[in-house]
Amino acid sequence: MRPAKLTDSVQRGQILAAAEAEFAARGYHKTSMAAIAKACEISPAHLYNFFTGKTEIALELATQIGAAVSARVRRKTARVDGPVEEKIRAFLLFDLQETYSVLDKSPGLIDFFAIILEKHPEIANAFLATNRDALVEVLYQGIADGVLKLAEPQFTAECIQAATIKYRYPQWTSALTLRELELELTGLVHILLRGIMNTGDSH
Amino acid sequence: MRPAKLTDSVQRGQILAAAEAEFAARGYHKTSMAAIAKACEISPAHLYNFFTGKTEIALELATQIGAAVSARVRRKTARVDGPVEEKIRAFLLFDLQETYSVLDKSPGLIDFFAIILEKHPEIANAFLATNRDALVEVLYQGIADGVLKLAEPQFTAECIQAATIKYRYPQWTSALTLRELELELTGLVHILLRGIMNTGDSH
DNA sequence: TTACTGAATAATAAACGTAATATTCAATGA
DNA sequence: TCATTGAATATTACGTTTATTATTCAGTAA
Repeated sequence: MRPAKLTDSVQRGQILAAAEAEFAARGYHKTSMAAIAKACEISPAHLYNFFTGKTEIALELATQIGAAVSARVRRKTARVDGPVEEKIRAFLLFDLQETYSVLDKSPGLIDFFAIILEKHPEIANAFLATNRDALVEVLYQGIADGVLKLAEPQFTAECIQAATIKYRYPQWTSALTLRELELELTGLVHILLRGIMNTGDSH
Repeated sequence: MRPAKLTDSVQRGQILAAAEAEFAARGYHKTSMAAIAKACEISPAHLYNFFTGKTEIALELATQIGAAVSARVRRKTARVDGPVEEKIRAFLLFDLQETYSVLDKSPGLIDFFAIILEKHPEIANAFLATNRDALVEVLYQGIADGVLKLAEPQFTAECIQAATIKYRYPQWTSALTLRELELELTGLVHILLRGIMNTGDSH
């Protein structure tokens, strides 16, 4: 059993940081508990005082990375000033960029996420839910401003996520450059925005 | 070398039909050339007088199934009378239904397509292109009617395909029932239609 | 000549043993 | 007492051998 100690939180963070570096460099399967332990200067056995196993480390790391992406997208979107439609557009573009950059900078992370998401799709669902909440927030803002008219903002957000899911999965995005993806997504967002705006007029 | 004979065409069809039954029942890898040959009452060696190998059979079959789906969707859409927006809506719903039914009725075909599409994505691209052509046709009809205003119908069709790609891949659709998928797609199509229509007003 | 096959060969997948790794736990030292 | 570990055990990945399957081709019968 893991003893609940004050130092736990910092140690868990340390372990997760070490694990992230290893996973990013080598992928999931080629990263050993021994390697993670060594990076933390502890024995492999001691890792089990903080996590129930490799799976828990991976799950918590994936959740953490997902949360960080969501937070960055939300923060960058908040900084956008302009009409609500610009915020939505920015939100979806930022989302693509963040997803792309996370996977692009570390080859191992593609492998890592592929394995995690196959065995634990609930992680992806949790990420999508968090992400959707941020989108719903912006949608409500648009409704308050009178720019959007939506009967069910929650459902609308689900639809928008469904429409843009392509840009979250490397299996499709990897064939295209970020620029090409942005171009296509911009076109799609243009349609989606017209579709949810109160007036049918665009630019 | 394959001898070019009159009988070839019928035999190739026979082989493809037998192969489809085998693949549908057992998936790609567990279907042997011997089994296909047996179903055709010929020797395995004779298969090579009609196809260069197992891969060619699979590719041609996948192409054929894709073309059949496209054709059915196109035909059913043509039968829809009503405003163009109804045709588009119908087109996208039919597409979902056809894709779903093809994969739903034979467990082996999911495996089959997964393998084919991973090694030969050009098959998927060809299918999408054919399918897009049908969509573009409807879009032009809408433009002629004055219902749609689109600068680049081709690009618009690409965007719509990107938005609805989720409904073509079992990895996501398999978790949901056809009814749930239809509901979500209907919501999405509603947005997309408003997005491309000349007037921002919906029903 | 040609559609067709059996037997030979090449490629691929399955089975299996082995090595590496994940996980547990009794023991230790601070 | 409790954070920590070394050594024991259980899993899992890896490489190698074996069996199955794909493919070729010389040959046969119609």
